[in-house]
Amino acid sequence: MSPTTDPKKTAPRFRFAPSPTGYLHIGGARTALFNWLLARQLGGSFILRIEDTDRERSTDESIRSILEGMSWLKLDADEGPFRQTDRMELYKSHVDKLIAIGRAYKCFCTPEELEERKKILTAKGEKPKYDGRCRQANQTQDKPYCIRFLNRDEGATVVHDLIKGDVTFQNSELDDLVIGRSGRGPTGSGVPTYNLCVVIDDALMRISHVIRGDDHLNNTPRQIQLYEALDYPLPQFAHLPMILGADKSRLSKRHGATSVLAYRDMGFLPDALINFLSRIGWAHGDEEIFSREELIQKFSLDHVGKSGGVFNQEKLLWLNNHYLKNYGEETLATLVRPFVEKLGLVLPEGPKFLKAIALVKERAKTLVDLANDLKFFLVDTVEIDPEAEQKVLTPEALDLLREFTPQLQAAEPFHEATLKALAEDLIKSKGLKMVKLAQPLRVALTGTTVSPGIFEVMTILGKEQVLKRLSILP
RNA sequence: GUCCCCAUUGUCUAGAGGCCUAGGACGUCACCCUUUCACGGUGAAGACACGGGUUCGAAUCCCGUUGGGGACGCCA
Repeated sequence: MSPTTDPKKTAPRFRFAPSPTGYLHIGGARTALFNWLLARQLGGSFILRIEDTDRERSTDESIRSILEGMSWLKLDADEGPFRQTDRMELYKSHVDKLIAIGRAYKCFCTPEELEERKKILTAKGEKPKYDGRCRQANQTQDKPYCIRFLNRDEGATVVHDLIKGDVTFQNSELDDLVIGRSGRGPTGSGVPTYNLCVVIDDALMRISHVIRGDDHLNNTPRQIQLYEALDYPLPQFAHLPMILGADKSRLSKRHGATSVLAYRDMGFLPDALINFLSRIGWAHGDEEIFSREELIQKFSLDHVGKSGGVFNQEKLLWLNNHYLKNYGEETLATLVRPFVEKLGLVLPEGPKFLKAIALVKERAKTLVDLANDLKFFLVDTVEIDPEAEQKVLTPEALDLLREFTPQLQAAEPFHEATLKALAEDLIKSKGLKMVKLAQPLRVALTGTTVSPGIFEVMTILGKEQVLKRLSILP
């Protein structure tokens, strides 16, 4: 089954519904991506909804950071961001309705009582679910209470999942969800919970496809019961396999950075991250490189696998280098500039620096690398790495450099081919290998043993800088 | 523990019963290129978790076992 077979035949509607209790997570970003891709592919809509009913933990800072992450990845929403806290009246009226039709009731159990009963059930080796005792309780007690949804516990609920297939749950396994948080008002505190809000919002926002992480699969049968109680049509469900850490457990902080913005700050390109994320759980034959346009064209839920996938940063680095190499110098100059500034340096405009970027981009895996590799082009005096100095700038090497310097002084034009020819003549006359001259030059001019081709470097540095850097050697 | 999901090299994956002597990519290793490091090129090692079925034929379908993961919140 694919979304194109949507029986409603209207434009499909997708959504991403993060909770603002932290930054945009890598896993969330992939969920958002898959939804966005399908919306773009099918001419549908992509809706962003902030699920902030947990007022204790939701923060505006998180919302800002999620939006920033989305916009950095260029996952633009057609509608929203909506906030659930702006829609409280809506949820309240639904709770009222559920109570009125006998599908919701007040539960007076205290957290302590609940905890106690759970312990007993666990000890007996049973599933620690709510026993439904307040279904029969006097509904007019003067005690704080929460609202629970009355689950039908006979029969079974089948989730027709676009990825997992049909998944059957015995209704007796499901317990009565809390849909309204506790308090003393007419509907407890009047603050609804996630399981109620998702259903109402997805229904009212006419979401046709609910695509989310498979950690939600267990919630789905209960949500289906809510849809049915409310007499709302069911969306299609698709539960994506999780992104895993190296130990195969769900990706979390202890596995390393999980914030999308952290990857931005580490110098990854949004295109590379998008490409990488798309390939966890999805494939299109043997292809590895996908532009956004190709993803929109080729992505399909039919080729999303069922098993979790490990986040492999090595591969991300490889992809990032691939994109870096293929980006134009002007683009890279703009992208790398903030990273250069973080080093306390300035990347000026001009063809000279574009050439420098062209030289170093091949070997950089991130924009941080790129900025570092550019460093020696941007400083007036290089700091020579002591280890490199000791190893390469031997007395013999210094002699050789001293001998070469006047030739450089006279070199005309000061260009790669000329410089290389001069170097070749010199080493040939000495019966040496090029490395004997190239490495001392490299260390003297760049401060390290690693750089692009040294004659290209010299060309960009220019005669004046080259001679200056050579002149301050011992 | 209970329920649910999952199972191809270290990792991401291709695989829709014969096209599989299991393909690609990352990583690893070797060699080539070479002024260093990368890039690039060539090559190598490396997987169908196990056991039963079904079938002329199974990585592919079914059952079981084992292993892993997720859920079991007045979080989402």
